[in-house]
Amino acid sequence: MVNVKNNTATQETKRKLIDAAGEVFAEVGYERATIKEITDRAGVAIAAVNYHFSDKQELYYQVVRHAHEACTNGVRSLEQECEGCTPEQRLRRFIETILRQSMDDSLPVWRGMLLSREMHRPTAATDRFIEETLRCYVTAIEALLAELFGGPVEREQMWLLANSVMGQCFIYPHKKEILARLYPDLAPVADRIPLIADHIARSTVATARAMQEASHRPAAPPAPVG
Amino acid sequence: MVNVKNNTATQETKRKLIDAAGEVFAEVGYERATIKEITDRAGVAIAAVNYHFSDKQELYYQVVRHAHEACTNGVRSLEQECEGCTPEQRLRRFIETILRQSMDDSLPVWRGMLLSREMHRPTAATDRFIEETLRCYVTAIEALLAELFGGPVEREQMWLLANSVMGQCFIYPHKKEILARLYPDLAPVADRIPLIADHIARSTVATARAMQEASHRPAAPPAPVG
Amino acid sequence: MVNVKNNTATQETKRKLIDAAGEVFAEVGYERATIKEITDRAGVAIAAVNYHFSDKQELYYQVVRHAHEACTNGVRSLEQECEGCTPEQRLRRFIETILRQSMDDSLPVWRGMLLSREMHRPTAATDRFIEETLRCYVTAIEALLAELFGGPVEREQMWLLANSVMGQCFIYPHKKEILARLYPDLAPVADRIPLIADHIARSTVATARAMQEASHRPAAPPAPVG
Amino acid sequence: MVNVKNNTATQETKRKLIDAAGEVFAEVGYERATIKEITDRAGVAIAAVNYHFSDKQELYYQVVRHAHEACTNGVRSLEQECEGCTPEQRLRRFIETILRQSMDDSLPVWRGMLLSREMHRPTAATDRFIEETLRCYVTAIEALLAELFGGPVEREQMWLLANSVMGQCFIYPHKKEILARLYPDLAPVADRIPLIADHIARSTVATARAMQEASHRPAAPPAPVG
DNA sequence: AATGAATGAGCCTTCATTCAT
DNA sequence: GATGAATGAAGGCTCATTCAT
Repeated sequence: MVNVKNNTATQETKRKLIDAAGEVFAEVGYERATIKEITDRAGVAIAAVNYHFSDKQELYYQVVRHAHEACTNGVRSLEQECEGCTPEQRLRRFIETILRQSMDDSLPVWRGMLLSREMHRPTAATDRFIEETLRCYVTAIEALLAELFGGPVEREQMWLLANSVMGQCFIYPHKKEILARLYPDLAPVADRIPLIADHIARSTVATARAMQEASHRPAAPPAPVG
Repeated sequence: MVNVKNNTATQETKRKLIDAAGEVFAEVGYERATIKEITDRAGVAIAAVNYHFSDKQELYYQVVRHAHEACTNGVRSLEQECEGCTPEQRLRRFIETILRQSMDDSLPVWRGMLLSREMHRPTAATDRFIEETLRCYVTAIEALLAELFGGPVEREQMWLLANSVMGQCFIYPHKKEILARLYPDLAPVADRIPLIADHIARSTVATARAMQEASHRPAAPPAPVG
Repeated sequence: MVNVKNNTATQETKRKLIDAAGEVFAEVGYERATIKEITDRAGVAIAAVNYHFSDKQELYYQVVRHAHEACTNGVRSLEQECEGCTPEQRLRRFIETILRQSMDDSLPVWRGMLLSREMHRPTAATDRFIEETLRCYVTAIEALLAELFGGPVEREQMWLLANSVMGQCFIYPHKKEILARLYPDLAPVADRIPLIADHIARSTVATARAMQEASHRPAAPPAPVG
Repeated sequence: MVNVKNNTATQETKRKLIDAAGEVFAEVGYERATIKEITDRAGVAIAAVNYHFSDKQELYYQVVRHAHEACTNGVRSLEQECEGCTPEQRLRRFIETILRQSMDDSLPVWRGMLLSREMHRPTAATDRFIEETLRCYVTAIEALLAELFGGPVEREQMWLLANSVMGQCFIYPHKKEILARLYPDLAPVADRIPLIADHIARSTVATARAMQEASHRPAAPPAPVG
């Protein structure tokens, strides 16, 4: 029982540290975050970080790991929810999920911010998680696009389409502050998530369809735009 | 002549410092960058930073300022070049310019990387520049879209389209390393800039046209995708 | 007991630092004093200053505070000792105490030196303490002079007398080295403290008496000396 | 003529430097004074200090030298002025001169402040000047006291009296700020120089007379005060 | 298990001084 | 004669980490 109790206490302290660290890392980044600030917010001693985690790096690793798992879990549970829907509907739902995961204030605020930081420039210790997170997204997108096409898609076209989807999605959370400055009358973005998801989904479907048609008429490729 | 020479020498040292600082800041970010590393690369004494600029912050400010000016100048000169082209051509050229400015290896490598960092999370000292840089892009994009539409565009639709263009463009430079990991067979991206520009331009034009049509047939709005 | 022990250890280190800092500050002044010299003398790590005090300024503040308290405590305990004595005796004892506090080698040497520095030009952070220290002296002197007069004294006369007492006292500690150079045969001054106290007390009493008489014969003021 | 002109220019620059340095040294002390601040106030290049004087120390030396000479010259010219006066009158004039030299605002402000700093703790480079300055004062005082006594004075008594005079004088300039705090209603002191000089002179004469009488009646020494 | 005390490495900055012109 | 550019030495401070308890 002592072990159980201690374990519980330990887990509690670790959780408090991860939450506090998540906030601080998200707010000021890895370098500017100080262990003192984190332990102060968590209400524990400064030596607790080195005690429960081995060092600052490892704490950061665990924090990113938590955010990563929350995101991939979100995508997997979405796949189950949408089993009966059309490909177009599933694409739209998926896009909306990405947007919500990184901007919805009902989720822990720091999660999206932190992954935003990390996606932009992953740390050596965390790039695997980040890669996995994005790969989780990409795999889902590719599956959806394959369904849209109704058959195999050429790799380069898949690449272009997937990048376009992710690019259009991530600009909203990852350049949040700048967008708010450029279009102050259209902030906050979180309120327009359905509108955005609709736009991206439509555009993607239309572009995919156009690609499909073009590839079926190889004899007469459309003239380049520029 | 003495003044001229001295000025030249001063400018020379300042330039060496800005170049070296640009590299280092781009590589490891503001916090991890040390003045010693910068002055070592520039081949000057460590106190030179304090002499020519007042402190690390101001050096950083000047570095971002330089990158900012190079980018906005690039956009402006592009506008002159494309005076006789169709809107579609100009859009494609513009997209290609954004992509080249941030990925082309013939330009100072650090410029794109640094602005990438900054756009993601602008520093207090630099947010004005970053905002201006992006506003320069946005203004150009909006003008092109207005031409495409052949008339005024509703603000929210303009916002969605402009964000889509920027999102699709910036994902390539700003998530460069992650994309290389997700699609190792399609790296390096720099070699595919024309292809990407073509894709984004087509997609944008098609989406814009679709919007235009939809707004002309308000009686029968297309059913939502999802 | 753990807390008690830790507290003791902390207090011990702080005390060592304050003692070492007192010496160094007294010897070379605030600016020339280096934290390294202080921590070396105290036998602790250089970062200990920042840990126990926040910075060099705060350490200095605490050092001055200690010296201040020792001095004011000395004056207060003296007042209790001399309860039954005549005003003349008490004035003499008081003067001797001032002299001893700043020159007696049996007290921590740096205390007098440090206050000497501070009295000459108080730091922004310490002028309150210095003012209090001197005010403690002045209040005691004024009380003694009022007793000597046997009634209220005109403020300007009180001012002249108190300044004269303090001036005659402080010249010995505050211009110690120069006096040693001017009168090498009469050094060290510490051995002559009783003689000096006797001289200053006599002179003060005589001057006070003369003032008193003069004010009782306002009709025939004594001709100015010069 | 070129040499003459150059010499004149050189002297002019040196003078500007000494004046500016005097101000700065007086305001913030040797350590906190920076060469840049001095050369900025003097309106010359930063390298001028090392060019005209060899280093900061030497500049300081010259500044103190100037102040020293001004003071000793003042005492010497006073001696000539007062040739026909009584010893009492000359003592009073002398005291007034000391007070004016260190507090009168019509003189270069920094002179008194700087010597005040130096007297309190002479620098290795300047203690000779300071000693000379004070010795100049002491010699004059001793001569005046000898006249007052009308014959030779025992060395220890001379020491006590001279110290008392100097102590009473120097407390006003050297503890100026603190006195202003302790007696805010009696500031500024400069306006009360005649009153102070009168008080010190009277007190000194009276004390000297008392000493004289005591030494003439060795059979019945006065009982100690305390 | 958990903590407060203490540390060492490293960074930014200041400043007197030098050197080429 | 005089200067602006440039430097090297040194200091204060921060911070992650360790250790005794």
